[in-house]
Amino acid sequence: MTKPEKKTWQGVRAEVQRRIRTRAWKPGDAIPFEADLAREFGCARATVNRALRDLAEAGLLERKRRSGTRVALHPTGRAVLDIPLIRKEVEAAGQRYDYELLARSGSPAPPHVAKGMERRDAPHLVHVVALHRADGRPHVLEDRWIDPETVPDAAAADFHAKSPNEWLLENVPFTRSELSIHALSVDPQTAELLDVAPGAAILALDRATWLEERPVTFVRLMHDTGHVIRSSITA
Amino acid sequence: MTKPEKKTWQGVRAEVQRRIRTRAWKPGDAIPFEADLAREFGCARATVNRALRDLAEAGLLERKRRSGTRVALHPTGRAVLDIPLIRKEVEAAGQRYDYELLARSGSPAPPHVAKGMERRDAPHLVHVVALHRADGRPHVLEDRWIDPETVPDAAAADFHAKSPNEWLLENVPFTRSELSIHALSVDPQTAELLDVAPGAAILALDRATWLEERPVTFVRLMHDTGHVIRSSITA
DNA sequence: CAGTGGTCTAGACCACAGC
DNA sequence: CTGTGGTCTAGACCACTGG
Repeated sequence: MTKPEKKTWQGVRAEVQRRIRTRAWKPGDAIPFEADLAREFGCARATVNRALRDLAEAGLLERKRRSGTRVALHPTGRAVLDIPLIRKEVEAAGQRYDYELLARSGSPAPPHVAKGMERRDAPHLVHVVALHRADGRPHVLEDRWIDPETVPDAAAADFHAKSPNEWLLENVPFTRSELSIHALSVDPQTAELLDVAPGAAILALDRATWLEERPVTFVRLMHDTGHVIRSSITA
Repeated sequence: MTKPEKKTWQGVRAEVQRRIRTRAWKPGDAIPFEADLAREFGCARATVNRALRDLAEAGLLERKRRSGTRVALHPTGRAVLDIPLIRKEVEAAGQRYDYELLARSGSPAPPHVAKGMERRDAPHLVHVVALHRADGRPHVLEDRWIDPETVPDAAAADFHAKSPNEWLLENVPFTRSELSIHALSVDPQTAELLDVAPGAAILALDRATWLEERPVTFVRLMHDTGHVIRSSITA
């Protein structure tokens, strides 16, 4: 190989990336061992390790003990989505944020909620519906269900002042969370709340969270038509 | 603090996470310096560094030179989406994969393509339309545009044997890629190809990629109704 | 059971942001 | 200028896995 590098782990990563990009190392190929690369680059093995680990996390390399490191056959792209507070998201876009509590009650979990929380029964949950606005226009309809057994404080929380979105994030820790993204045709009732045409296609984000094995909350965020989730892909 | 840990970086991370979760260290608080934690845990500073760096990447901590490390105010969740080959995705679901090239031509980029590729003109591109099936049923409609100036081989590529999705991934490296996810009401023509009701809500993924500053390709993947993108959130 | 990546250590120097 | 995180080194041991 023709091009050594600076002895920083970013330098090593850049050089390895270059060799993959220029096909000096082809998909499926085994690349030299850490120790050999360290010698070639004139740096410590730990430095090479750091660089290769980073590329493996990005999906460009596949590493196995004993058998060594290979260039990934299909560089499976990985997109990282930031899931900010809705308020922050709106403010970051330079728009005026506005929030309104629409309903609050208690009721048994409907099927899609029970399923999202991985429960086969239909537990009694706190149900909160809230609307987030951007520059006065409906932006996100938050349909949230909270398990009062895991979050007893939810009954007393003042969701007029702070959205459940924000209140939960600040007051209830969680250990696991599942996200699913899908497209929905809005039903007439939701359409009116969001001020969109009935039957329009909207983006819905379902998110369920747990604290250890105890369910915390399930929320469906229904976005205004035309909403787009953006991300750059690390590769 | 009451609970030291194993001297592995995962052990340190677990303990720090526990202190955050139990609110021993509250959001916004500064936590002890690396050197102090290393002494407390009886391990090397590098080990503490590894653990704290990991938590910072996950968004739980905010680190600054000189001023130290703080617990993040709003643990902004981060979802990692894997973007696999469509073929792999179908096969992973245990379904039979099937692929058909529907059309291939050359034409000027329509507005949404030019915009996605960050161009103000309407360059002449290779246009390929292909259908991916799962168990015989339409799964994804691939509407792809390739810049022949960046990818001269595209003209000669055999898209009957391999989908452009797969061919590009194996033959053309890229350095940057942007993803956007949105919901669409399918137009009648697309509805017929996907075998869904006209006007149904579907999930569309737009992806543009570049090699250095040169545009490579833009693709819109239109999914079958009911398709869901899933991910677990690291926090 | 041997080889390769995964990790820990103790020490050192550097870069950058507050003071 | 000083202190804190960021990184590098050289060496060591461990864990997993493929032959």
